[in-house]
Amino acid sequence: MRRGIAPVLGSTIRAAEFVRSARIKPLSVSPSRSSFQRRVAGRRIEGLGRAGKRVVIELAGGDRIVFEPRMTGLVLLAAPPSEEHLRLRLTLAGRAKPSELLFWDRRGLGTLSLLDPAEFARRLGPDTLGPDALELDPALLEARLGASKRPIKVALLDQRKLAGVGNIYAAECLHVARIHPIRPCASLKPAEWRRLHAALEDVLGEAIRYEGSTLNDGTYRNALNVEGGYQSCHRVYGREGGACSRCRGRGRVERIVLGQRATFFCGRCQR
DNA sequence: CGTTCAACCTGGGCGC
DNA sequence: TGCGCCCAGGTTGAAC
Repeated sequence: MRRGIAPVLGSTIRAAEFVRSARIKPLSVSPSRSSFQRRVAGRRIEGLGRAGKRVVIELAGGDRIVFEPRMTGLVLLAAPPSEEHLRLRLTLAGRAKPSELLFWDRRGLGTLSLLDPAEFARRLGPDTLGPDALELDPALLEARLGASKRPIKVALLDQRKLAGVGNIYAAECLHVARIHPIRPCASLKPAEWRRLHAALEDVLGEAIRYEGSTLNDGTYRNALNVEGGYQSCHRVYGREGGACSRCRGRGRVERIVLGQRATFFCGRCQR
């Protein structure tokens, strides 16, 4: 998402418009819609970043816009999948640049905030967000998760321990690392932490190159409203009952619920 | 401290 | 066709 909106770097925000449609609940904005509009108008976009699963727009003066897409939110430079679920339009100034940046969200669980540097450090600091999943080494991964008795799958999704891993990629990484999702973190051996670290890098890196996973509901799109491609690479996620690709049919993909989330794995090659 | 669970929303897919 | 149910890339806060 962050890379997709790279073209807006250097543009100036003319105005923020909260788009509302009947029947659809309005976007949740912090601290308030009016102060958001007042504080972003006329500001230049000086940086684009990411904090775990959030997209961050750094403005001149130090304020940061934080998009939290949750399940169905999209940050777009192109026309959205539907007009009805469009939530925010940032009108941009600057030649040969996109003229607007949109936030679209079908379910409406996503949030938008504008944070000054102190608020940003407090709200998205180390107390709420662990080290990024792409900036680890095996020792740090074990140090963050290793003492816990929780199932490794549940711990991988805990953003305070490790930032950036969601439900699909937790399942995929554990399959690649051949680790059963229910295993207590504390039971993992050094070789398994190394495999899990490698799997995080490989799976997340590949998923980024494929621009994400567009599931059957078709929701996820990149900034140009184009579907991702990584869903065709999924080894276990959403493949309940299918043959495990590593076992060549000797193992079947199983689905259980762990920490209230669907969890897919091969019971034969994940131990 | 850790686990569990409801809640926040909308819509797609399925069985009947 | 309509209805009820289950499901969904997530996070928070209350209750145990």
